[in-house]
Amino acid sequence: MSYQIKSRIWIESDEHVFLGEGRIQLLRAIAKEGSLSKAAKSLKMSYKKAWKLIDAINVAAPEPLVLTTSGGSGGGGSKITPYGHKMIATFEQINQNCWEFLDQQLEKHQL
Amino acid sequence: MSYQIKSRIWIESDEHVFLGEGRIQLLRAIAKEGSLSKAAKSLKMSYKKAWKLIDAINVAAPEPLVLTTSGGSGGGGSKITPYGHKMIATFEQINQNCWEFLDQQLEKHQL
DNA sequence: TATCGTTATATCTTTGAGGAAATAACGGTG
DNA sequence: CACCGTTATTTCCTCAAAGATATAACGATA
Repeated sequence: MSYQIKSRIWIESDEHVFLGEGRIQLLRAIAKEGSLSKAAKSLKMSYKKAWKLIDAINVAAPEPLVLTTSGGSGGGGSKITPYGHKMIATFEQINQNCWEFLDQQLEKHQL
Repeated sequence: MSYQIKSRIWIESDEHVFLGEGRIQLLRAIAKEGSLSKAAKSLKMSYKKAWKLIDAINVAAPEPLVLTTSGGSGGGGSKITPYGHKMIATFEQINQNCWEFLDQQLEKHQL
């Protein structure tokens, strides 16, 4: 018999959800693909859902994490800003630390 | 500009969700009310939902957290076992520790 | 100005989670 | 054995979230 402790963390700003695991995953896909539509496709997510997630981030963010351009030679695309990259890295770091902390807690309380 | 980190933790046993915040809240209400139906009412939750939560706990638990009796003088009722009380206390302790840990992380990473 | 692939947005449909309500089962008590 | 309040279970209904689809807007390029 053994238990596992799992967690989801997210960051809020001013009562609006700002970043969670799903959004981080999407941001990473955008960084990799260079476009929102391709990122959505790679995650098997509808474009609409992906766009709404990014829109929600933009509403809550004090400073843009994603820059989008439409039109132009390649049709446009999306890029992650330096601030965005920093937020991705920080979130993943804290998330990782949280998992390790909870594993320690599980041991300590010997369920 | 200030961020908040929030979290939800839960305990799984053998790939089944075992305990989360909602279930803990329900268990506490049962302890207080002595009946599943009253507990559900006090949480403004449907009896069906409450029953399903308890059922899911029973499926995942290695040992009962809730004892139910139907029929009898008062119609029956539900009681939390000592093991159940222990699990409630442990969960809340770990949850509290997790919040504090995340607050520290937020400060450390100065978002 | 026609083309292209992207972002942006509206509309319609589907689907699945949850509530409401009805019913059975239970078992102690008078 | 009738009554009571609870647990246990089924059926039906509703509604909001998610997907599918269609269309417009954008702007560099040739």
